[in-house]
Amino acid sequence: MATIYEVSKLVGVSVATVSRVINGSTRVSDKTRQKVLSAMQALDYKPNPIAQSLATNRSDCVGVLVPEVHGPVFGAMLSGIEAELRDAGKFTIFATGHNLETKEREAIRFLNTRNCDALIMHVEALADASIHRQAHNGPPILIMNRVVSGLEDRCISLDNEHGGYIATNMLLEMGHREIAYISGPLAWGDASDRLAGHRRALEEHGLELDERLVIESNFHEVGGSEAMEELLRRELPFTAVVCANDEMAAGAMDTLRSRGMSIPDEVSLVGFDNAPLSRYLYPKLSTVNYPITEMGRMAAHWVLENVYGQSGTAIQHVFKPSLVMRASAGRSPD
Amino acid sequence: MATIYEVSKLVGVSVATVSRVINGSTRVSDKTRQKVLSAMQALDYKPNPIAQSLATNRSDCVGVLVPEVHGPVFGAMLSGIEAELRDAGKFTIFATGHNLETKEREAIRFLNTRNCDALIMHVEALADASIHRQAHNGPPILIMNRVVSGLEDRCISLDNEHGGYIATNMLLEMGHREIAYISGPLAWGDASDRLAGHRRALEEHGLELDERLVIESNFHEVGGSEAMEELLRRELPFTAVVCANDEMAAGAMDTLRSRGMSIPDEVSLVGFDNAPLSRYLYPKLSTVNYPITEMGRMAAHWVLENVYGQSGTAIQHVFKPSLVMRASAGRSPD
DNA sequence: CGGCAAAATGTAACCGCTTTCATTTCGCTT
DNA sequence: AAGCGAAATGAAAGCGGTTACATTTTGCCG
Repeated sequence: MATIYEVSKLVGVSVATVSRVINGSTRVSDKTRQKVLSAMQALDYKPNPIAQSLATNRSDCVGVLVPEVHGPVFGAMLSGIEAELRDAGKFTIFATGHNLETKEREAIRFLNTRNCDALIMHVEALADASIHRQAHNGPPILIMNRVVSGLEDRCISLDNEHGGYIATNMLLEMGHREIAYISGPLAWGDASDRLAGHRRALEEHGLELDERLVIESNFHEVGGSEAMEELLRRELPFTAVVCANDEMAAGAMDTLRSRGMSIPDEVSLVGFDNAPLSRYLYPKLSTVNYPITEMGRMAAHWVLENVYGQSGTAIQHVFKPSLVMRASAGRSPD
Repeated sequence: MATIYEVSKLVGVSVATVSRVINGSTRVSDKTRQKVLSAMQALDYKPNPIAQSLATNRSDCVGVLVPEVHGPVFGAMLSGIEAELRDAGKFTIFATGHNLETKEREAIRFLNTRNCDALIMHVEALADASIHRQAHNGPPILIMNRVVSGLEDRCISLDNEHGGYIATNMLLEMGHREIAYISGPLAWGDASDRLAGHRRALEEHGLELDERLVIESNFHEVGGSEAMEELLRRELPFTAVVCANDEMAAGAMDTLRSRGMSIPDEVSLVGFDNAPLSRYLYPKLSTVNYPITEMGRMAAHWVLENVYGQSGTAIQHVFKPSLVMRASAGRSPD
């Protein structure tokens, strides 16, 4: 690989001049610029990014920390981030945290050693305090899908309360009055916000949340299955169920079907996330769209603007979910 | 951030000595090693990986090129690669090629500029010749899910022929005799190999492949849907359909159901990939398992051994798919 | 205790680029 | 033609490590 020295020698100028034309910053006379450019071409010269990093103290790398790479949500998020950064010539380097505090901490340390210019992270286990610490020491960070107080301008999140609201509201407008709810772990903000939205929708329709129709589960398919079984065991009447994510809805659907109950004729079902699987279920799942790819793009935008100084569009910190109507929800049978 | 100089000053040794204890290579007396280590601790010193890269001409980065990040197959592959590399302290940096030649080429160039120590890539559009060229010029490369002749020891792939064989074979053993086949684009090796396996299974049972029962589609859901419609339009009898991937099977299932045909009572269905969606379909899809996560791990292993000189397990270049029996395939109604 | 090989450590060049500051060149003005 | 400020260019010191080679220490022997 040719170096900047060889280029400078070929042209007969100093490396400083070559560096100047590479970076296009300071003034170089047109004549020399042309000579340098053609020499670079002739030698097939490419600046060594490692050397540039060392000299400039920038790595052009953005670290991304996600719980998992596969799975619907984070894959889509990564996808949005990568697309945007790539267009800007920045590198995406990622690590997984598996929602375990030790792993998340370790992953951050790992990414830190790479001198990332910024970190985009979705962390669940890490406490706010740790995030604050990280925000003040390391490179700029951006937090996805979570609002850390005091760092609101560093967060990109979904209005989960609104999501829960529109899901239940839709069912109410379809005439349902007895609506069960299968929640995620209420210790997690997104789960409790979604439930809060559910409650608000009920209240706006003059109904009170019946705690016995709420089951706290774990966001997983089998959890949804078991929650639905528990719900049926309680023998309370309900004509619709809101699930706090699509996976649990899939499990719930399975249970209902194995009991021979028809969806949506006997029970309407609504999920949350609009994960790919929601389209494959039968009947296709009505759900709340989580614009995670866009949110990933937005995160990348933030980094490009705030770290690399590119000017761009305004940053949207809170995204509104929207309803996706499919076959699993219908009018109340009553 | 503390530098190696500060460490050396604190201990009162030269930077060379500090470097030696960092790299653990040459001999350093136990006493000084201890002193250096505790100084590093005291200063919270971490070697700057950029500087190390510049000096050693290694980046500790492995580039991964996939068509897409999201989606079942590549997410899982990335996941396997990352897990393995991460354990070894190597960084995974990825780019997407979208199965377009220009994009793939561009992505490789992009990753090359990062001085990756190795490239792991799944490319579909790039011709063998280009891959050969890349293999001889750039960093070591590993090719996933494809066999490039002359570079067999650089490929990790699935025995697609065997996969096609076991899928059809299973149906034959269940008594099916008229088996339709929805294929992927036959220009792609994996699609044609799967079909070849299908043909072999038929022949081993004394049956000949009826070309009219084979539809070439595109590996997408709607393609599967349309292929199934075309199949029904031909009005040839069949009691089972093999789909060359799960997505097309999902589409085919949709079409069958909308025609009121029962699965598996009237028509048995088998997919390929064992993608997550196969479990969410109703009825759950029988399919052929594609051990893509393991294959990703194996790719990472190869890199660790051949690029970073770690000794490890033997490299398996060709993986055997296996059958996953679920509800969508049953005995022939005849 | 002198001598010597092996072990430990130090010196300094180098990796390829950026950037400050000094120097040269250029185009004008007087 | 001298003088001058601005523009263009060059020299050299980093950035933070690694490593070949030189030098010093060490341990051990007779």
